[in-house]
Amino acid sequence: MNNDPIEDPQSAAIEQLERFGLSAYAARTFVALASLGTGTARDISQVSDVPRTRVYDAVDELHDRGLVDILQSSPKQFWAISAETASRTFEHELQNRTDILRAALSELEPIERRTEQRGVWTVDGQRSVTDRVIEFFENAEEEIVYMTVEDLLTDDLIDALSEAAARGVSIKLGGVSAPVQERIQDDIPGATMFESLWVWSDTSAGRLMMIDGRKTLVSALVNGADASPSDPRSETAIWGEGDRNSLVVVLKAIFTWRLDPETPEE
Amino acid sequence: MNNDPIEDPQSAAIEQLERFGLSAYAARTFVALASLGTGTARDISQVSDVPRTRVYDAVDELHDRGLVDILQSSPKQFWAISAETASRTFEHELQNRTDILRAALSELEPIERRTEQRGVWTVDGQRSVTDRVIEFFENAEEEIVYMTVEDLLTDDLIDALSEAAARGVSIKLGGVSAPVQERIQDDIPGATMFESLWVWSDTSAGRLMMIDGRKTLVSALVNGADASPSDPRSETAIWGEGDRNSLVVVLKAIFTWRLDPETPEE
DNA sequence: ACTACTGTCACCCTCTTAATCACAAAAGAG
DNA sequence: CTCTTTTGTGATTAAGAGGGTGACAGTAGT
Repeated sequence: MNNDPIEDPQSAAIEQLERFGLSAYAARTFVALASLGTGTARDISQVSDVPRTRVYDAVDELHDRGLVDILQSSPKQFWAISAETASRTFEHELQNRTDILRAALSELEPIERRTEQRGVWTVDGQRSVTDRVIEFFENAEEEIVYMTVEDLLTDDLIDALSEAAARGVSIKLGGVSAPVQERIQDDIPGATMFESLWVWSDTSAGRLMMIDGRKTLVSALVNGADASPSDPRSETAIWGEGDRNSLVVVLKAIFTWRLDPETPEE
Repeated sequence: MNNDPIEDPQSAAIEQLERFGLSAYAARTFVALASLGTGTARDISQVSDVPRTRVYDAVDELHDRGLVDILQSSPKQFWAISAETASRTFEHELQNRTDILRAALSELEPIERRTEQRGVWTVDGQRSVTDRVIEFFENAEEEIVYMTVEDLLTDDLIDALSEAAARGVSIKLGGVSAPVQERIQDDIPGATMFESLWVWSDTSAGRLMMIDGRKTLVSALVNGADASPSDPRSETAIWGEGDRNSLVVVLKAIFTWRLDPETPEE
């Protein structure tokens, strides 16, 4: 019932800290200290349920990470850095690490990614599908045909389309309503709009995409009767590449038939 | 000998992926796939040394995260998203999570952080000390006195000083050479420069800081004979707060004596 | 001097995950 | 069509990390 916004600051913070690599004790200790500002091992143990004797280890771990300062007295006292400073610390560290990852990965990327002919690839999850679509947009050279329900036309997709358009790629966009069309026309001046190929919004269809007439993607919202009604993750897509690819052949036929009525295929 | 730049793209990427929460198998599998572009379980097993039978689990994990697509055929084939898309995926996810953390932590931050009177807090590590100094700069209300060796006067510190100056805080900066002083004057118009209190650059001293006459920090570069000569992490600082705090009293005396010679303290 | 508390250490137990194996289904060769 | 090889799934074992508990010497405070 209660999703991510702020269910319980305690647990939310603890969960994130753990996923950032802190031990459970360290995470709970830091959260306790963040509420207390300053405290002894006993204080921390009481509000965090961390065994008192283990608060010392946890605090060491936090001190090594620069999240907690230690007052050498008896009893020792501990001091947590501010929420803002802590967040920034993680932000920087993680930014660093993604940069390292990016550099390392691009080093070993293959020269030419082979373009498959046969078969159909699968992608699950709305976020992943969107990522894939954006990746394909970025590699487009001549033409992008994209048909989508409006809910899935997020800003990052519009950005990617806009960039492609700036590169000289021709954009053909379908499935969007009149008011949204106007907004799009501002962002992507060269885009051509076309009507839905069929009754689009009633079905649980997601998107249709064709790039340069040789790479296609279809997705469906698999909100089966079992899935939670508003779960944004339940999207499944398939895609294929290559002139002979079966999925490409089928979609190409559909789009061509609809977009160029005077050029019937044989 | 060979630090972070790019020792070995393989291991660097694997390490980062693991720290981002992937299992060792998943990390190695993804790196292998990133080099191959496309491959079967056998291919992956050969270049990654992941047992073939466990490539399937690893690939499932990666598929759930949206990093790998699966071609349902026999043998199954696997496809890795591009280095750029992968990096962006992580970037977004981590940005999201730091935002959640920031929100959660500031929710439970105490109303007023008690200002300690007695005792001295310790901080280790150059990064942590810098973070602490910045945090203190941000809370400054009237005056910042800061003396540092130039190596430690990084851009983020200058930014923080500049913001404080814009708030109307008076800045007194010491220990920097003439050429650097000029540059600083541009960024922080209102700053006052003063000479080093003593032969500063010869010692292994790090920084001296005083905020509003009631919070002070001292650091030293503990490059003992044992530590590696250029290790940037070997800095240790202590700080204290409150009018009665011993560290504050001592530093206040020193700074006042030097900065206001005509007002001798008693 | 006595009591309570603090900080350190050692230990056990559980859970995760790497690693190996067994086996049925599928593909390919002859 | 049969035999052999490969593929994918599952169960099982082993090792390590980390959570949880308790013993104990040193210290503070009465």
